[in-house]
Amino acid sequence: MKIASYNVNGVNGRLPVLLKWLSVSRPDVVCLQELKCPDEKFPISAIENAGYTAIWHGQKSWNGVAILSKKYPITEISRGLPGDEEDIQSRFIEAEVNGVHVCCLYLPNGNPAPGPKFDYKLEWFKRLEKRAKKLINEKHPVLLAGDFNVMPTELDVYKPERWLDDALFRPETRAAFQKLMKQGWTDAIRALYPDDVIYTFWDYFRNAYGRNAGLRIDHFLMNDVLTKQLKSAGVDKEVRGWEKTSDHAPVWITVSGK
DNA sequence: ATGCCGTGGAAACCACGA
Repeated sequence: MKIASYNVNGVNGRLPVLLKWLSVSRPDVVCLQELKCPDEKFPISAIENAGYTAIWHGQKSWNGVAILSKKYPITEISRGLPGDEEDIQSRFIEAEVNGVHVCCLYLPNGNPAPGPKFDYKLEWFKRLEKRAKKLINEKHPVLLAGDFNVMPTELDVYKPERWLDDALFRPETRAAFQKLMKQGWTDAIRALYPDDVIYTFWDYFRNAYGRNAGLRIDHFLMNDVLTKQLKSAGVDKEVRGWEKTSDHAPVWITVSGK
């Protein structure tokens, strides 16, 4: 079973690239972030024509998350991260797919920091910790997948010294990520490649992709049941080099089972 | 050190991203 995560940066503007990548990579399950469209404008027909079913949680202009599945039915569990009735940003959706509890998330960017956006990021992190704590000890496989907007360590940034004050790398942000990990989650990429430089994002400008000036901010966090099933993981880096592409590349894992 | 690029939406610029 292959599960992927892809921040598309606009699902409609990215549709040709998304469909091409789906046809090449053929993941069984996909978590999408940054749909940037309201629910009624989600391109469900094109996605169904590509052989996938989907659930989505959209929002006009910003954010938006979705879960796609090729052959397994998707049973939605909930949408929206619990803990703040006034938070209307579409950044979280969870579902059961082929026995795996999948949480698709788009954690806030948080810049500029300090400031209200950074406060919102840290608050969102706290709410995620609370939700994750309820899921970590479930008897079945659980996966937190998506764009965390966090580089966990210096290995995950092309020039760490330049990112120290950035909301994606500030000490508070890394501490929040570490606190979440301490619940018992396993970072799939780091479990398989503890010392490799692996990026999932490259800026559009300054030829960041050409210079490999990247960041690793899209992650798969697995509970112990799922970790025991982990077979492989990788980044479809070449997709970042395609025409009209997202600034993120798709990331994926494969796990044993049906 | 820096939205230099890109997307979406409203209105021919702005918000936002990381």
